[in-house]
Amino acid sequence: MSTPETSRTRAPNMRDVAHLAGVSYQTVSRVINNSEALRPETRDRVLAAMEQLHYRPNRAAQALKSSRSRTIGVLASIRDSYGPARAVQAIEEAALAVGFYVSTVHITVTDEASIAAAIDRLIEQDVEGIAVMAPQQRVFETLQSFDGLPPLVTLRSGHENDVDALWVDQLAGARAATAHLAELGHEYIRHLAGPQDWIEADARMQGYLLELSDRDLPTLPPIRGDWTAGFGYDAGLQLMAASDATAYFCSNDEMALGMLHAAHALGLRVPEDVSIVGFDDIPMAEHFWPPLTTVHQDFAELGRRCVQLLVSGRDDTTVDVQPRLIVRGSTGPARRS
Amino acid sequence: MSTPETSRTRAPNMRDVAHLAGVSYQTVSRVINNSEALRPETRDRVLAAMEQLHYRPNRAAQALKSSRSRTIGVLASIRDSYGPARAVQAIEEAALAVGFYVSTVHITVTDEASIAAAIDRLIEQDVEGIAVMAPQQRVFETLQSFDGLPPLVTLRSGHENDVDALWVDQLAGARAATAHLAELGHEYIRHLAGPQDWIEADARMQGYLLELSDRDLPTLPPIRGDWTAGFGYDAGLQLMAASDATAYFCSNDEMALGMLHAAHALGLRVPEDVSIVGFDDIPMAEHFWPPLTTVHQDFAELGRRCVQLLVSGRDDTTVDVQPRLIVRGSTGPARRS
DNA sequence: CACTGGCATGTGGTCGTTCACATGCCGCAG
DNA sequence: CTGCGGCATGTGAACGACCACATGCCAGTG
Repeated sequence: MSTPETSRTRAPNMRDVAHLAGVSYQTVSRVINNSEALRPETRDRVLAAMEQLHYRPNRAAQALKSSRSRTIGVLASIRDSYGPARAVQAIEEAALAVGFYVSTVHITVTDEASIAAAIDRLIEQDVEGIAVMAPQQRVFETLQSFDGLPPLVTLRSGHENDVDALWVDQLAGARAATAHLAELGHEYIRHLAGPQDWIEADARMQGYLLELSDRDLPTLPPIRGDWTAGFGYDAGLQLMAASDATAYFCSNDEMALGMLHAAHALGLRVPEDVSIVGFDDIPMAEHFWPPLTTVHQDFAELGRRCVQLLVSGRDDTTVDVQPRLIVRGSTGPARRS
Repeated sequence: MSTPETSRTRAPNMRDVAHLAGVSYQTVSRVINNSEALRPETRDRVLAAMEQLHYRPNRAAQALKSSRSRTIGVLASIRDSYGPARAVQAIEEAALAVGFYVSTVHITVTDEASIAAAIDRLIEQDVEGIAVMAPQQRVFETLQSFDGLPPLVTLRSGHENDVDALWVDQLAGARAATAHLAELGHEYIRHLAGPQDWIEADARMQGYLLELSDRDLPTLPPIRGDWTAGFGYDAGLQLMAASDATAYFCSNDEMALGMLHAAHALGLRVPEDVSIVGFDDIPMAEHFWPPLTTVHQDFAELGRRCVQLLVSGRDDTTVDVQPRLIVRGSTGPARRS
């Protein structure tokens, strides 16, 4: 053992492989990046050596030299329910297909400092793109104040053009839901909205308001919820006991579940006495009791598109993940009063 | 401009900072790693320079030199429902606190090749630890065949000692659930289990079987489900129409929801005609109709412990995330026959 | 038979950081 | 006034891969 480096902990590098294969490390590099100027015989010898040593290229070194991290960052909200979580999975899956890694950061609280810290965290990792799955207004405001940001994609519903946006037409979805209730003869339709700062919540609320005003139906002030079933339940208990509304459009399925619960607890029949619509179409919605009428969103497709947009630059059809209304048992004709 | 490198794209490095601060790059390094042998005045000058240039240490270079990636890998199942997704969030959150990044890989299909590919993907990134949130038997078998693996943590329910395991006593949880039904007077209790390969599914099934045999109650063959509400529904329709069971213990809340749906569809009253218990206590379970009796697991706590175990080595209290039974409206006394 | 060109392969420098060690400066004691 | 110890700071090499270029070899041509 004249060469001292027989330490058993060190991972093999290109030189080790080269040595074993009897070539120079540059040749090994060529094999890795399959450059064509290589005798097949040489390539095979190198491949064999790599195999034998369990060689793996060192990512840090590659990243350093090429200044490409091959990593996509995901900025998510901690409170995310099924939908966004599914989208994150899809992003990871799609990233795999194009050879990217995924690093996720969750925002716990939504003060500006935490948001900035989260973004910092992603930038530190030299991510080559960020998918923003935390569509709170404040996140976007905070993003503005960064320079040297990598490309961004986001699931948007607004019209802002500063970042690439995958537009899901939340507004249209909300209108469809509201229209459905109106066409069933409901006159007093109430909206349980999402939290203040959320872009989707606003879009859905706008859709509700627009549809009502187009139809000259009375507008009842929307309630600001927090996305949770618990809130839907509490709100439902109060609203249903007091109000004259016969239909409720909830900004997500969780809150709709809470309202269903409230209706049952109050002895109201759904949909005979009260109709309820949700938004998202989480897989469980079909099995609520009664099965929930809701607006379907294809989160997995969204995740896939996100990655596509990030790695291949702008795709021209920058729109078009259309939500669609799924009618199930939780809605029915208005009770004649 | 005698020095040619005024290209506006290059990110500033330690030398740029050093130059601006009038020190050597080593001093900058010391500031970054806050070594103590530094005159406060010098440190301030360096910090000011870093600030001015918007300097960020290059992670790839740090990782290369120190051979530490400061990254934790998460191996997750694509089909994961609420629970594990929540745990992944908690892992990320806890990792943040100790200065680690998180890279997530999802297993789409469970053939050995995909699993191996997923593990490879994590190893390529030089993760310093892997949290296995895909507790399928085959995942662990596949893991065996790797050498040079970083430390692993997993949410386990078995007794294997080859990897650090956070033990959630699924078996005890399942026994508690079954015991609860037995004590309500149910004699024929059926179990809707999780898929074949899942460790948790087995543990819960074992708990069910053990409890029944301890009580000398008749054992009906468990049904193997797939965790989905849809399966619970289909199974429920068949079982409830035909069988003489008066109580069902489902291996997760989604399947329990499906069974509730089936009961309603068949015109059975819950819990008067049939009792149903779930497992996991997802936040929505409280608002199912009727609210679901289930076994609570603290996924967030689990995620936190995972990280703790990974970064600080074995923690001695290697056990002790006890699930606990939450009794709600979906269970009641057995119907007198 | 020497020359050219193309192909296969090797050499040196570089990315941005950290580590081990070398150097310079200061004060204090002999 | 000299010398030594300790502290603050600087220098060189290395981590592992990639790029640009240099080199060697062989066949084909005048």
